[in-house]
Amino acid sequence: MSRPTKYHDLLDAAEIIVRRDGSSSLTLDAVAAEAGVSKGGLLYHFPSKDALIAAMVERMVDRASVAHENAMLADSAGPGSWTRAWVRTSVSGDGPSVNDTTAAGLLAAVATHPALADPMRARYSEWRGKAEADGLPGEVASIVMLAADGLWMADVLGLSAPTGPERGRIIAALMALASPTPIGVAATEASP
Amino acid sequence: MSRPTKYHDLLDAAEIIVRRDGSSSLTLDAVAAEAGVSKGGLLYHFPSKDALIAAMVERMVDRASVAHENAMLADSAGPGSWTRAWVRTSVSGDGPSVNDTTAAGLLAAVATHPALADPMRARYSEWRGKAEADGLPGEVASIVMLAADGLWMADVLGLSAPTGPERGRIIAALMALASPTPIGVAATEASP
DNA sequence: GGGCATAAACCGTCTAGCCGGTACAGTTAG
DNA sequence: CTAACTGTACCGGCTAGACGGTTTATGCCC
Repeated sequence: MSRPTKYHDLLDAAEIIVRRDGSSSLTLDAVAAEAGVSKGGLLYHFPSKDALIAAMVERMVDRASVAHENAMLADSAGPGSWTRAWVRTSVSGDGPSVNDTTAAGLLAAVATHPALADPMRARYSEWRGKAEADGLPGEVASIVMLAADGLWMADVLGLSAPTGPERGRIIAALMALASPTPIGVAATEASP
Repeated sequence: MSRPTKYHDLLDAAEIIVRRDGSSSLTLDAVAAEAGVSKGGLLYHFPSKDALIAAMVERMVDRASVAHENAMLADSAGPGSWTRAWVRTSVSGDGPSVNDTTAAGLLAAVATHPALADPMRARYSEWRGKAEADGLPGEVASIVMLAADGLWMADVLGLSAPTGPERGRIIAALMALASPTPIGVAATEASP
């Protein structure tokens, strides 16, 4: 897992390039230069460009898993806890942040050889199952998860996602929706 | 608007390539071949690759606008009508369809030169404003719109978006949420 | 602890091929 | 006559990847 090498520096560099210049600027030379490593050094760790992108996807998925697990530990258990942790890990309160850099792997994979994103697909499928089994009524969990994903996507694609107070209100509303006794969401002063 | 030429055939071909092979396979030769047009013919319409991608983005945005306007005509006016139309135009009932091919322009733009997606950014910003002013309480409109976007994104990126009955239930729940008197969504037996 | 083998980690250069774009002389259809 | 192409030939630059060489860290034997 933890390698004492330039391995992660190279992945960081690749993410930066994708975010800054677009995935078509993701060349081996560019990554090596950005990481301050020679091209040979890069190819030592990743024998091909596909291998580099596969590693980007892998690290992205692993990080998301770990972040989500941590978020669940920091929350009470019970219905909706999985979904609330999803909201907290996939979107930040203030706007684009770590998460969209993380998405660079996915973008690069979709751009070059779509099959490279398969690990992400598999994991996302699991996640969707977890959401549905989160103990929330009806399709609430799915909707909250999808809304968080929509926000994340807008960040990633650079679309004008809500920022500032409006963003905060949306996230709060999502968290409330994913709570056993939803409060703070208009038109839901629950009956009993 | 409607040109009696290979103009749209070329854009269609470009979309197909992006969807099937990823945006890094979007080369001038490939587009010309896919459209059954010579390279010279392609460059007759689009003097550069950037021009091609810009046209893809433009057509995508225009189509989305038209589709949304039509969807609004087919719905009753009043609060939530804009948001409901958004749901109906951005996601289809059965799974990936026309809409994700349409997104090819956006993916290609983000991959090559992110600024090419600016027209989409501008329009999306407008759309978000319309949603917020749709007369729905609190953040309901934003959440419904974002959830629809999340679904759309999952289709576009090939992530395992919900399909079949589950997808239908989610869409129905979104439509209900975006209706003045929400029904069918658990925990929302609204009070007067 | 000093010398040494070994391998991991990394460097710098080379090349074959592809890609965007140019140029231009023709051809077809209305 | 013109717009909308076809077809081919070409070029300069970029790109993935190969390859051989070099440094650095580690272990290990005596």
